[in-house]
Amino acid sequence: MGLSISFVDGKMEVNDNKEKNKRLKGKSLLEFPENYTVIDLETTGTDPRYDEIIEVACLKIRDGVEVDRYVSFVKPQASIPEFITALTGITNEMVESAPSFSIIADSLWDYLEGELIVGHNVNFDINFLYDEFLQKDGRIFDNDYVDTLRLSRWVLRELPHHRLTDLCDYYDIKTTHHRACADCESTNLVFQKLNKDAKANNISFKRTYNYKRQDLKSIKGDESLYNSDHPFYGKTCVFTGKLEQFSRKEAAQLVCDIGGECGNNVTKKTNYLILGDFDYCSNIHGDKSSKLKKAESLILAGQDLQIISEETFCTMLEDAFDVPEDNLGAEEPQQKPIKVKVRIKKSKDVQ
DNA sequence: CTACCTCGAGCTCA
DNA sequence: CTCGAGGTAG
Repeated sequence: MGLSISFVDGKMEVNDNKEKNKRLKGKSLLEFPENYTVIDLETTGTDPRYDEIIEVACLKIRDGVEVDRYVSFVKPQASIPEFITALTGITNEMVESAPSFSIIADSLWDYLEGELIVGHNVNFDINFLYDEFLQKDGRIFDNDYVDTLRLSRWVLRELPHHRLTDLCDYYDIKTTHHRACADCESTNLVFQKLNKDAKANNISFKRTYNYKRQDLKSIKGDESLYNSDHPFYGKTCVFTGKLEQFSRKEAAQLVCDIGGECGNNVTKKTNYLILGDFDYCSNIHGDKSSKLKKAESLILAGQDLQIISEETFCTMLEDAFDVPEDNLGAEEPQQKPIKVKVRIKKSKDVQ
């Protein structure tokens, strides 16, 4: 049980199993299949390591319609906590004569074998099943799956919450919550509604990573605030690392309001490189970001370029938007809403 | 420009 | 678990 050897892209990888306790699950897919099985579990809690399954439900769907279902209570080893009974309505008496998981394991495995799994926050259910099947007889439950929680965050981006109850409200689905079978049915309805909405709105699930990065270069300043005496005026600033005092976009806006410009990368045009934190980024080989290294070489080549800390940057901004003397000591000078000292909460510019 | 990595924030499951 | 931000390479 010491080592496992695998081949990835033709390269051999040797892993000790120390941190290799990861579940070898199937893939999480962003698509709307015609054939699938919806699953939902009720359990005695949220932690697969300590909690147990008390009810399981599966709906088998072919060409969009239910053709079969599998529903059963499961008898846990420990008794059901009171708050779970309050939440689900499932009592110890109800599971008293039910089969334990090991009794239903084989038939449930057969029922799910080869099925594409659909569920809401389905990783939760899959993790429980994964651990149970593994413990019972070492089988790896690695079916691919579709998570309606994940889907809904793409399709209904504007919704503040994406809990199953929220989606049922949104789609006007009347149901009982927190029972395995009812939750399967509502999850299936939600899934089909999401499918319709995704098609109607032409939602694309293309993996987008972060291709569309913020373009600081296109930010325009407020010309009435321009300050032609300021060192940033007419100069180009570039940021690297994570800023403490503001987001990059906010900082860039301030630079542009002075009459400067911002760039996304260090180039021949760059005059200032503002250094944030990038310690946390283990992508960086050595201790300098590529922007910093490039800036240093440009300086050696004689370019008019200064590397400044965020602190220096803040001080220079304060000089630009200098506060009138009589406002010193006052704490609500809201005429100039420039807060370089105050930590600005990472604002979601989402709606 | 395309592709992949990593961290932290935020959320959902019973 | 997933995503977005910011970093990497080529």
